[in-house]
Amino acid sequence: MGERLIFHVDVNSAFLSWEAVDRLSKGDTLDLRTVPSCVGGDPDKRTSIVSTKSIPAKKYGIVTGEPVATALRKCPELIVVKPNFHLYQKMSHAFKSILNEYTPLMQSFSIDEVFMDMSGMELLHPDPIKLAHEMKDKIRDELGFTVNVGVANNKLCAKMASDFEKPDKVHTLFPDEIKDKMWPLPVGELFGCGQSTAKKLQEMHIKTIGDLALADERFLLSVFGQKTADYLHYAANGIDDSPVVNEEREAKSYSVENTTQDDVTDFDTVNHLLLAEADVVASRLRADEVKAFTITVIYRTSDMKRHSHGRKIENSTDITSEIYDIAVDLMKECWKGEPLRLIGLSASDIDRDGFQQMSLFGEEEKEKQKKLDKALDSIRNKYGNNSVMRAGIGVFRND
DNA sequence: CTCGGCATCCTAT
DNA sequence: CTAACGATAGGATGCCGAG
Repeated sequence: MGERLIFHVDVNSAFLSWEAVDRLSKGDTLDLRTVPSCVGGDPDKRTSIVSTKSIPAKKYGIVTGEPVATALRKCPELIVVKPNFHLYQKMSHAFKSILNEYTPLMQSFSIDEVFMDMSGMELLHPDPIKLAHEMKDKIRDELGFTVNVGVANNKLCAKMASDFEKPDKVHTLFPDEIKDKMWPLPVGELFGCGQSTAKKLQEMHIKTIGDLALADERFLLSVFGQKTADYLHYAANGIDDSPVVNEEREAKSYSVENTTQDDVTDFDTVNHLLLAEADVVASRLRADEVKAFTITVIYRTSDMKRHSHGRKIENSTDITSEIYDIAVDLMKECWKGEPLRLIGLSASDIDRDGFQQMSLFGEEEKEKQKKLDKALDSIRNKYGNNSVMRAGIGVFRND
């Protein structure tokens, strides 16, 4: 196979742009993108953080992930907008639909990012850069928000390129440009090189992506595992063979976690939360017609440390009460009563055969459903009707 | 020694 | 004064005990 042509399309300040477009379309005269603003949680809650910020907000030193309260200290006029995931889904679908007109081989990388395999389109589109401009302009003109497009021979380089100067830009990162455009960047800007890896590399006097590209692989192996060392070496050299795949992968786990308004120290509150969470996880499993073999509880103590404790069970389950019972058990086994700020529940080791088997036994299935309903009812009765409700805490819960 | 299970770490949006 | 701070998911890694 010859050389590929890959695009990475990234919406500029996605959530904020989408809020801005939505408000303008409703007759608002203020464009949020032109003033210090961000999408974030309720500033009065301790858990609220900045999700996406406008470019003017960035100029005040406001960064993604910081508490809204500190952002407001940096810029008291900051406009904080609550997230609206319905809107984002709609906008996401709209821009992906436009891109889909250009190629069937597309991979949704996140709500606002797409990889496109444009290989073999030389006859239809002889100039890839012109094509990239066309796509980005079409999105801007039809939908009202801007994107960056990265053009390269693989996904990694396309992704790195789309991250260059913003907004509303097309950048290329072809093999002969890697030295000039990518190697001078700090290692931490390499996709896949996060805070921890960057820090270790700094300590090894590997400061830029170029330093990393030229580093001895055995040196890397002395600090990182085989896969990480390998990845770092190839990525820094702009090498990536991973294909653009359009099937969305099946979930490998289903999890919920809730950060509480105040630290929790009693089992009663913990159990209520676990029940609400078991209900969320179980119904998501049922919605996808799968079951889970492993249930894990997660908690974060007030010192911000995360802990987890899980167990593999004999028969996979999608039943709220079963998951709840296991979760309570697990929590009893590991939690010594330290104040908790977060409690979560995860179902993994997904079983995709359970439902098929059940449909062979129609009667049994009905029987099971009845039991399930009964179990849920008994729990509801035990704790009152409000207990089987999602915990209403946190900023980014989907509806 | 290898493998499954588990806890934790790391990274991403 | 400092650190403070979400939800969700996938993969890597290291340890431990069983076979």
